[in-house]
Amino acid sequence: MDDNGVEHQLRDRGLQVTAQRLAVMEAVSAHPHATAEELTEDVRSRIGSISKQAVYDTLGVFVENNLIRRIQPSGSVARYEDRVGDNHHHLVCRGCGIVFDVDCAVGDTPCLIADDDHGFEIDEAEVVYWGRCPTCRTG
Amino acid sequence: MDDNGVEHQLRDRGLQVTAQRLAVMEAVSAHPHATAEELTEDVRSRIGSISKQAVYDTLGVFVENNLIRRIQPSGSVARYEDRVGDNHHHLVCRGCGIVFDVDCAVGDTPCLIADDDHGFEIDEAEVVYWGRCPTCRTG
DNA sequence: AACAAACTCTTGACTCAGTCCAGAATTGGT
DNA sequence: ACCAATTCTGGACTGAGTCAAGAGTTTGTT
Repeated sequence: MDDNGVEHQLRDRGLQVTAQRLAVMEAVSAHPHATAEELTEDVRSRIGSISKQAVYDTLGVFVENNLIRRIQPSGSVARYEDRVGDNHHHLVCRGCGIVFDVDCAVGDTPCLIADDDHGFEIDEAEVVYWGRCPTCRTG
Repeated sequence: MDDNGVEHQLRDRGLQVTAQRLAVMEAVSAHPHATAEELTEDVRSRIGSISKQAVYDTLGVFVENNLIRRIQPSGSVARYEDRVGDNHHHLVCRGCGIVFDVDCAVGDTPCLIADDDHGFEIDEAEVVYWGRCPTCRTG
């Protein structure tokens, strides 16, 4: 996803294009599953400085506009990724917390319909696989 | 799950039986998906007083010993439930955050094997259905 | 029943992700 | 270039959850 693409995506949605926003998007693309703090570090290395607040605001705007996705496995802080619109899930290590993307084995939209929907209008089924990564298994 | 059952379960695992622990377990049974704070309130109404710390410790011990389960949907604080050992999942409202239990439509262990396990030893596939509850849809 | 060892609970300070606010700066349409 | 709308900064604040050390309970043994 190059900068021109991002710029276009922002304008399409009526959002202003700023150096901070471009840098945040670059950071998310460069570090899938990074935390807000890690992204702040990365953005600072790109454009010198940015406030914590601007990063949170920007991430919030991007999530609202479906440009990025926010995930938050139990016991972890929020993480962000730029893969949106596809049906992928996450594999989380109980030891070190590292996150991998996985595609579900049983097709495009696994389990999208629950047995009893309680009258809900369901729009997403999020799957998290829990386990131990090779490193933590041997450690 | 009566108190004798709980007492037995604790002793079986080499855990001491205390009024606080029994009360915490009762509270979790009485309020599935409650937060630590809500549980603290409930426990206080049962045994008069308990420290925040004792509640967190107790919940932690119970989770470690598989007596209760801790869930934490994105954007929510941790919640606890006493349904363990079965294969049920959760339906969360994006509006008010209310949580319902659901059984998965496609069988006992949906999607338990990911396409690419990255060498992980996977022990659980957690599914969260996101949507809007009837109240929040009309509101 | 009494003892000692092990475990559990209380209190209070602390951490850290995330939010709130108000004023300053930047952006984009005219 | 100008101005209204939007965005960014800096700092104070919130609230869930953790840490630590001493006091209090529980339990197995006598």
